[in-house]
Amino acid sequence: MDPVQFYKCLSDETRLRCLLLIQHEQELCVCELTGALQEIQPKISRHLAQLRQCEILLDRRQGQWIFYRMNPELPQWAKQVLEDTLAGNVSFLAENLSSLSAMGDRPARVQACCE
Amino acid sequence: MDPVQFYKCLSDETRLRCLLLIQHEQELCVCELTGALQEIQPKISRHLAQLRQCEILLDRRQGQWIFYRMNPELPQWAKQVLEDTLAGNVSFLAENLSSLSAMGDRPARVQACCE
DNA sequence: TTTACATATATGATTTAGCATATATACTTT
DNA sequence: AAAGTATATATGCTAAATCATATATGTAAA
Repeated sequence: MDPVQFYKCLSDETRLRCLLLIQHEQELCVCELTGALQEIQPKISRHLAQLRQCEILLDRRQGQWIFYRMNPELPQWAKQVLEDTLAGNVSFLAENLSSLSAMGDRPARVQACCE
Repeated sequence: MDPVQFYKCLSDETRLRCLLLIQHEQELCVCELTGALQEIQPKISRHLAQLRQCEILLDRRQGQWIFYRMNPELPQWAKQVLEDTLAGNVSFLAENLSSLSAMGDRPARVQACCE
């Protein structure tokens, strides 16, 4: 993971909020992120695609939803950076977390039995 | 320190190399950074100005030289991020460090007696 | 057919680079 | 000390490149 490429990914407000929300919630689908950030879907999707292409995020389909999560193979320093950033900036996410929990139509996530 | 602004600063190769070199060496002047990165002086100067304006770096004049160092008032999470990044990317700086030590005309830094 | 998501295209905005030049300090000569 | 020269750094300007957004449309699952 080239550090410049990594930081380019964190240097956009939409992407940083998505990343930290996923870091906080383990896994979120596109419509949850759209609701949490109150942005239009193509905008969120496009940024998630970039994070996926850089291998910071992984995605999985579950029915009609696509869930994004951190790539566990991220180098340790990068995981640490995201953890430190989340820990030091909880207030940055406050509004997004409250929008998220206010969403009435979030998908129920099945607990996969054999992960 | 707004995390988006902070990461915008780290998302450029020239700035990231300057920051990590300063993190590694405590303090460097413009001509040392110019030599270490093998870039033209106005390019280095302009990026340093941006890092100074964002209060990531502080500068001090000593004779004809201007030395840049980390701002000790940086929030803890940001300091941690820079430390983690340096620790996880030593090879990223290898060439710069070798150019730096190959510089014959580096300024002698006085040890200020009462710091 | 509706919901969830992705992507192509066009456009506008931001960022970066490079040159030229300005300023401040130091050095040298008179 | 004054004047001229060299060195170190900063910055105004402009062209080029990069990046982000919105709209429209495509695909896949229920």
